[in-house]
Amino acid sequence: MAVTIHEVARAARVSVSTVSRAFGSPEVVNAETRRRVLAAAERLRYRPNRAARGLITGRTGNIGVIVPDLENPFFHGVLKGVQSRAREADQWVFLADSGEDPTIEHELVMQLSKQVDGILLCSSRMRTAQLEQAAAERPLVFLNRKVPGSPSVLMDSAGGGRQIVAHLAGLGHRSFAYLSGPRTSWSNRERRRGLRTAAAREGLEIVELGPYVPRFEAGGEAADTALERGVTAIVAYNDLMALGVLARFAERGVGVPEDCSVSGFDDAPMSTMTTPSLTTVALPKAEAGRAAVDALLGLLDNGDGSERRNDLATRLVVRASTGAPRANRRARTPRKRARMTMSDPV
Amino acid sequence: MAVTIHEVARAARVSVSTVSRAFGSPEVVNAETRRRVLAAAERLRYRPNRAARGLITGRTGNIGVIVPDLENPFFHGVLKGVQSRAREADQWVFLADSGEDPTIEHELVMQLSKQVDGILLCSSRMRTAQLEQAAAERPLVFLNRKVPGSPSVLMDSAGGGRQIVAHLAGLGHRSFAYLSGPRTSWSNRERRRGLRTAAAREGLEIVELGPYVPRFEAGGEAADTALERGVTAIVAYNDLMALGVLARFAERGVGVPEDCSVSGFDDAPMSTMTTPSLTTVALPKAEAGRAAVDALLGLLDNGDGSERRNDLATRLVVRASTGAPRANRRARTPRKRARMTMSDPV
DNA sequence: GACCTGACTGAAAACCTTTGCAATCATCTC
DNA sequence: GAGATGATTGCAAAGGTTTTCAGTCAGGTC
Repeated sequence: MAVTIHEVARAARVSVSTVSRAFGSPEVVNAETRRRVLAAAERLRYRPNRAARGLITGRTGNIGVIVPDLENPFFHGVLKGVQSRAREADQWVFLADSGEDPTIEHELVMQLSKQVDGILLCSSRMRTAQLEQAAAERPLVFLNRKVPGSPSVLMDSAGGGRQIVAHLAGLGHRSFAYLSGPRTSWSNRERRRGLRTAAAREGLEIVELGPYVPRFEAGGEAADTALERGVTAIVAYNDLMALGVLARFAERGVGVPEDCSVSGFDDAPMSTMTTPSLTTVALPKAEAGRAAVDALLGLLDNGDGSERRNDLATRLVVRASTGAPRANRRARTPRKRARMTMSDPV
Repeated sequence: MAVTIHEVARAARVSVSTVSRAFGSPEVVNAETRRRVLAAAERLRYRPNRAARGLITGRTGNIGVIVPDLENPFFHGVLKGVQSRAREADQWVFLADSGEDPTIEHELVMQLSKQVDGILLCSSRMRTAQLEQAAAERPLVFLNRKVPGSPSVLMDSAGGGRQIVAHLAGLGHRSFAYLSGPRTSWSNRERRRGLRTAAAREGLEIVELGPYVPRFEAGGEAADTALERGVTAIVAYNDLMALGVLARFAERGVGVPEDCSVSGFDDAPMSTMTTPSLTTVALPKAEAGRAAVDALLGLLDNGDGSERRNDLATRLVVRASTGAPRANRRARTPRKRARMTMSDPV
C-alpha cells in the first residue's frame, strides 16, 4: 500500500541509491536524471519513511516536548511557538503531559528518548540533580529552568517584577503585597527577587504572602489576607491568581483599581477579558518556544552542549487593574457585600 | 551509545529472537530464560527502538493529532483526554497545529501519514469531499465533524442548546438572541438547530445575529447589536464570545443578569473566573479526546472502518450570568457609562 | 529401541532507507 | 595515445527489530 523508494526507482529506471540521492544530495546527481526521479516520486506520491531513514542516520527528525499540565494557559503560547519553529525546521513534535508529577516526567523522558533526537522540558518539576543526570544521557533543553551544563531558555521574570514596582511607585503606591507561587519554582524566586530589589530602590514596602498553589481559587483567599494587611496594591505570582483576586474583590465590592491595584505575570489570554482588564507582565511565550527549538537544534547539530542561556525580555502591559491609590490610605474598610444571604444575622 | 536487543541477548546468553519473544510473546519462552532476559534488559536499561519495530510490524505506535489552533481553549481539554488515553494504550502522540488553514491541514495529513498509524482530525476546516478522499487512504477519525464513512466523535451541541432554552424559558424569558459562529461550522449548525427546536416548543422568539468570528472581540460588537434588538437574554456560539459580551456590558453598565442574561458553549476554564461567572453548556472535552483515541484504536485493530458515531452528552452549567428578566422589559435604556472621557461633548 | 510430540531456541529474512565503495564512461593532460 | 581526472551511477552493507522456518532435545508411545 505504502509506496517505497524502490517503486520510485523502478518507475524512474534508476537504482534506489539514485532516488535517495536525488532528494538528499541533489548536486551529485545528473540534472536530467533528477528531474525524472522527482517526476516519478511526485506521480507516485512518494513520501520517504522517516523511521527507516532514522534507523540509519541516527536522526529521527522528531523532538519531544514535555509539559507539566496541558491545561495551563502558559504552555499554549509556548507550544504554539515550538510548533511553528519545528515545522519550519521540518521536525515533528511528540507531546506529553506529565500531570505535574516528577516521577511520570522522568518516565516519559526515558521512554521518549529512543524516539526523538532531543527533548524540551518545560518548567520541569524534577530535581536538579536528576535533570543533570538525564541531560548527560541525551540532548535536553530546558524552558524556565536553569540546569548547570544544559542549554535553557529563560524569561526575565525579575525584570518584569522591577517594571511592576516602577509602575506602582509611579502611581504613588507606598506598599504592595506579593502573592507568592510555589516555593520550588524558579520563576517565583526570580519574580520575588525582581520585586525586592526594585522595592528597595524605590523605597516601597513589600508584604509577602504565601506560598500559594498558583490557581484561581488561591487568589481569592490571598485577596482577603492582603486586604487585612492594608496594602494598596497586589502583585500576584501569575495571572490565574490575579484573576482570583479580581473575582473576590468584585464579590466583596472592593474597587479595582481605586481601592486596590492588582497585577499578575503571564499575560494569559483571559487577562484582557475581565473587567477591569488585568495589568500584567507579558512573557514572550511563543518566542520562548521558538528559541527552545533553536537551542535544541543547535545542541543536536553542533553538539553544542555548552550551557547556552537564552534570556528573553519581558514587558509590562498596563491595563485597567492598576491605578493611583486613594489619598486616604491604610485601614480602609471595604464596602459591604451588596446582597445579604439567608444566613446573615439580622 | 543506545543499547540494542543484541546487547541484551549477549548479556543473557540467548539469541535476539529469544529476547524479542521474551517481551512480545512471553508464553512461548521458558520461564527461567525469560527471567534472565528481563533481568539483563533491566540492568542494561534496554528500551526497544520503536522505529525499527515499526519498520517490520507496520505499526508505529504513534497517532497524529491535528488541531486548528493550539491557543483555542476548547482543544486543551480535548488534548488532555487524548494524551491520557494514548498513554494508557502505550501510544505516543504527534501534535500539529494547522493555523486554521485547510491547505496546511491537508499537507500535514499527507506528511504525517507515514509516521503514524492513524490521525485524529479535530474540528477539521477541510471540505468534506477532501476529507472523504483522505480518509480512504489512511485511518482517520474526526472530532466534531461528521464525515460519511468515517468514525467520528461528536458532542451533542443541539441538546445543549435545548437545555439553555429550557433554562431561559423557566426563568421567564420570552425571547433571546443567538450570536452565530462560523457558518461552515458543524457545531454552529447543531447549536442553532437545538436552540430553534426548543424555542419553537417553548414559544420563545429567537433573534439570530451574525455570523461572527468566534472570538472575544466579536462578542463586544454583537452585544451592542443584541441590546438594540431588545432581547432579555443572549446565547453566544461559544464562551469566548460570551465573555466578550460580558465585558462590553460591564463597560456600558448593563447589569447581568438583571438587564440581560448571557450564556455560552464550551465551559472554558475562564468561564468561572469572570464576575458574574458564566452560565454555559459544558462539553465533555477530555472524554471526547479519550473516545476519539478509542475510535482510532478500534479502526486500527479491527479495521473497523464503519461509520461509527460517538455522540457525547452535554450538560448545562448554570452560574451567575443568567437570571429572571425584569418585569418591565423591551426598550430598556442602559445606564450611562460611568466615567466621562476627554472627548465627550460638554 | 524407533518414532513421535511438544517445548524451546536460533538463524536468517524482511522492513525502508542512506552511504561507502567500486564501476563505468567521457573528457583531459602531457 | 596512455594515463589521469571527474561526473555519474549502482551494489551492498548497515541500522534494530519481528517473525518464519528449521533445528535440538527431553519425554512419551508403541
